[in-house]
Amino acid sequence: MRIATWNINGLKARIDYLCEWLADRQPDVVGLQELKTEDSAFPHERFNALGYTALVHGEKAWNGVAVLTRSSAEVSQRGLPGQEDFGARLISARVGDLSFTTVYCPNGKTLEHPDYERKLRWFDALAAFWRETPDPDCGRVLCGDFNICPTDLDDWSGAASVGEIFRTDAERARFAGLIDLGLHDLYRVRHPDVRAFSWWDYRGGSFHRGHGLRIDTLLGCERVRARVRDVVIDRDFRKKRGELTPSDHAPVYADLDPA
DNA sequence: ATGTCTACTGATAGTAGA
Repeated sequence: MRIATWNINGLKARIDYLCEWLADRQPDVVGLQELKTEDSAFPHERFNALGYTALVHGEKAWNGVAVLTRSSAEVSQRGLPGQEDFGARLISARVGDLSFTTVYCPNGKTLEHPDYERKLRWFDALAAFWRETPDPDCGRVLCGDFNICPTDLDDWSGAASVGEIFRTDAERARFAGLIDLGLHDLYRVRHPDVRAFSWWDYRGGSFHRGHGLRIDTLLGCERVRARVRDVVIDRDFRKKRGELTPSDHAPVYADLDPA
């Protein structure tokens, strides 16, 4: 079973690129972030044609998340409780033998911006939601764009940027708090020492310079961790494909053994 | 470093957000 997460930076602009990736990588379950699309404009038929059903929590212009699945699935949550005013950033679904949640965590903008404090509160609400959701008695996945660099190893500039947005102690404590809830960073399970990135700024040739951050993550509970066969940051799909422009994020996927 | 991309607007270039 192949599960994946990808911030696509605009569904309308990325639909052709996304469909090429689906056809090529054949994931079973995908969490998508930054749809920037109203639900009424969601191109369900494009996904249906490839064998996927989409569960959607979108909004106009900003944010928006979805779960694509090739098996039957049912939404269990749309929106992070108490944080609805901060945008459509969470959707949970029961998909086969998994409880699958994908999130588009707030960016925070700058340390001085009001959104930075709101970001920290949003993570507190996420931890509370995770803690308080009844045990689904199956594997649990929490994946998405966390907009936090968990450690210096996840930042091209290493320790030089500690204290900047995405690398503050307060943000890293929020990410560590999710790990403390029994979640494992699946990429680090397989690749504990690799300096690899999932996001590169469009500006300044960051991708070709290797100036990236690892901010997109698949987290899994112990049951999921035990099934991990491989985890890949799909860097080839951060590249331009003919006339198709990539997202600024690469997809991340994991292959799980059967339960 | 601030070079790009997306989506919005009583749009058709400029702005905001990332």
